[in-house]
Amino acid sequence: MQNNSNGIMLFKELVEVFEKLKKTQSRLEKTAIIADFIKNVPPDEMPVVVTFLIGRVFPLWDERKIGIAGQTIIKVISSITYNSESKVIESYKRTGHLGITAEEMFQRRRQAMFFEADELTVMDVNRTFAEIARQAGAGSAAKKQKLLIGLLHRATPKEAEYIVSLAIEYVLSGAKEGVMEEAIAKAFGVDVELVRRANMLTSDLGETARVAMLEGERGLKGISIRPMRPVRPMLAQNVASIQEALEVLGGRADFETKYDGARLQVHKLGDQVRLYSRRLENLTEALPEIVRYVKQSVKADSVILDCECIATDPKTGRPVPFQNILTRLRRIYKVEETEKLFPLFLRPFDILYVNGESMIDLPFIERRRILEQNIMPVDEKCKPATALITDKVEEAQELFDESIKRGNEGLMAKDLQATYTPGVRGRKMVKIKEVLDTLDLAIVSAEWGHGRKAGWLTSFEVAAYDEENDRYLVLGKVASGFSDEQLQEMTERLKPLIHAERGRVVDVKPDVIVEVKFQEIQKSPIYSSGYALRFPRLVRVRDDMSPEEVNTIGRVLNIYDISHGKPARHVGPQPDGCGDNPA
DNA sequence: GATGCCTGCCC
DNA sequence: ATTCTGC
DNA sequence: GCAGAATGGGCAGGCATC
Repeated sequence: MQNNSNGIMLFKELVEVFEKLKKTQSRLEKTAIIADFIKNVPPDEMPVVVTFLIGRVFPLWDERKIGIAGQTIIKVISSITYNSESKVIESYKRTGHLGITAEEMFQRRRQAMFFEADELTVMDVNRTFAEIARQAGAGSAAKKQKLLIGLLHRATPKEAEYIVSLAIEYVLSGAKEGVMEEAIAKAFGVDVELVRRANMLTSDLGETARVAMLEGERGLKGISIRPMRPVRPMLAQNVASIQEALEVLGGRADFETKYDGARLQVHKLGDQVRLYSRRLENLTEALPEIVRYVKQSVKADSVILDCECIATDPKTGRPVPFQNILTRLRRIYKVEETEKLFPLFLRPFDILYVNGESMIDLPFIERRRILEQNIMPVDEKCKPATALITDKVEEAQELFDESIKRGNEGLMAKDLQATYTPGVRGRKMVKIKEVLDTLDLAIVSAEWGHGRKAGWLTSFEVAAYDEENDRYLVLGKVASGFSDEQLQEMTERLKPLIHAERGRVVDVKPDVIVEVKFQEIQKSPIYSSGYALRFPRLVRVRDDMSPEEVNTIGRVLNIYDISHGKPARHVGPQPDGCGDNPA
């Protein structure tokens, strides 16, 4: 885009499309609406229009961040509409959507002057977002707000709604990448699979649309995987058992340890190495030892590897808590010091590219062979993940048990014939995780929901009972696992129990008990118990239990101790089936 | 210089 | 991450 | 079966504020 051009697409045209999309739930209709619209977008503006239409500010690979989210938006709406922040929060609590709150409050503000000649274009909005992203250093927070306010001053209420929604990437038009891929195919008469493939490889639907428009299928076919350009990793679906994994994968599969680490995509080109996270963040600078290992163990001139980055306690040989790995990932200061505390290892498990050739269309079993040919193990520090190919439940089960015994999460299982499908969470690669523990806990506070769930209490703080001090100690929040119906019931049930309000949060009398399952108990820096549940979700509402029957904090500590290989500190009655499940 | 809020991103 | 919902 | 949406704990960094 030329720097002096405002473009010809008006922002209000985009707003109209969003409004049409919201009116229908049908994917086919959404596809048709978008296809119709993007046919007439000038090629120069296509990347921005398409990026905005899927509710993003910048393409996925783009390292820029807008640095504005809910809290800032509340301030901005307050300042521009002359409402107090608490008024804005009040509206937000009701609408569950800051875009809609902006629209409402713009409606009510004294009518500002709109000049026909000064209508906002899509490129105006894009330029301001880019300018906001550029701000850094002292005073930048205020400057970001000022830029956004400047833009909103030129907006109609409806435009304000979508400027805000876009800024916080909360558009809710039901059209994300899946719909957009189909729309691009429809608009420009190209094969949808080619569009998907181009999007997988570039993570840039805007650019994909431009190519589809200008060069058609030939252009799309010309897009290829290449080192130093990150590709979205293939994702795994959950299955409940080894048996199910084998069924899904055709009776015979590759099983590998599932590590509790971070996904890492390793690119090597000549003597250059670059590391990307699952969301395509560049982590190279944070992980210098991984760069060294890659240089030592990969002889090929150019490769792209799919890996897990893990950490093991040198004394016990067991995996360190994920929290410790997290301290490494995006670190830019004290990198060396932290490396000494938590040195990382690399477990490559797939190969996408080697010496000028794409591997992604080869079957997994071929790629695995090529992977092993290309990795010279550096003792425990860098070696391919162990793999077992079997059609026997018992063999895989044995590997699973061993994985758990060693403190890992379970197993991954892979379809031997599957190609590498970037960005897809399909049933070609599945994960089998450990059977979980559960606790019966009291709800002590709740929070109002957003979007589709506005007007319901949708997130619930849960607590265990501290007998010694006759109080409840919080273990975190639970929101997953509730059906819409359960949420509505829960809202009605909790309303009469509310005894205090703090913004979007209400405190309630501990009277409702829920059974919650989780993967792990971890130390918490914020919750009053000092512990928190990892991946909490509802199993059932315990209508059969009274508040005195919730699990005690002693029980929680016991589960923590046992799962961390320590003797339990607390004795006392331990009902069957809980807390005796070593993780 | 310490602290705390906010944002974005690991799982 | 997990889970639910509707196409 | 899949995409989309709504939600979890916890970390570092950036900035504002004290």
